[in-house]
Amino acid sequence: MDIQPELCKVDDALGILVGKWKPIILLTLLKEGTKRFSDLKRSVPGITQKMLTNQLRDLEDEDIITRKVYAQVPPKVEYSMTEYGKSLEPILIAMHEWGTAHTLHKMRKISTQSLDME
Amino acid sequence: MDIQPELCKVDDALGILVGKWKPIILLTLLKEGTKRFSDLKRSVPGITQKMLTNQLRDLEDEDIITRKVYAQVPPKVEYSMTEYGKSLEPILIAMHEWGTAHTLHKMRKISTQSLDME
DNA sequence: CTGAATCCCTGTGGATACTG
DNA sequence: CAGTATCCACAGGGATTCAG
Repeated sequence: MDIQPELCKVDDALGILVGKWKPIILLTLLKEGTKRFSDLKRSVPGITQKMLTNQLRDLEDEDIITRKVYAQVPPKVEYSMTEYGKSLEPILIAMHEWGTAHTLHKMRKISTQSLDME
Repeated sequence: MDIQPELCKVDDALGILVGKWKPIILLTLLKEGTKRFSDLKRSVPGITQKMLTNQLRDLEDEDIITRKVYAQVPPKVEYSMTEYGKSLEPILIAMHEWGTAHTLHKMRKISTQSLDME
């Protein structure tokens, strides 16, 4: 692997994943498949309509997810991962596992500091 | 893997990696090993002293890198990955490779759009 | 050489209200 | 139901200057 600072491709991948709600949205779609807007909103506690729309648009623009609109009343819009988007799954899982381990790491660090103070 | 929105560990991993210069700093240290401040600055074109210091502090606080100060004049400070920090390498490489592929993906998309317009 | 301190600008995210 | 449209607050990042 070549590491040329000028063309760090890690940033491109990060650009897709970064966003306060993107990881959980992606994990939800990966795990539960196609979901409509309101279901997605329920699956992501605390998110506002505006933010859900924003994050979905970003992901759609990058071809990570697809948006299917049903011409009916009331409106129905479904979101799902693209085949291309699914290629992110290994990275998301790796980060989820690393993050889980990191939480334990921090807890050990804190308890060690407590001992140092005694 | 369980996906509980309330405790999305992907965000913990992202929190470490996110920062305009962190990926390239980490890749540099992983590839070239221990480096001193001024060398690191040269390895990351365009970064300011303030930002380099900031990003290094962040990574140090998370135990990803270590900082070794030599008591001498002029000052000499060396940075290197911790063993723990090295556990991030697979993720960084995966993101680098995904990012490289994504760049090609976007180029294909653009050329397709050009055809559509003709 | 390494780094702290300051000021400033921008983007991201959030609260809220409105609409087909 | 599935969005838009505003307005606003805050943190990240950058230019510059000072210091041990």
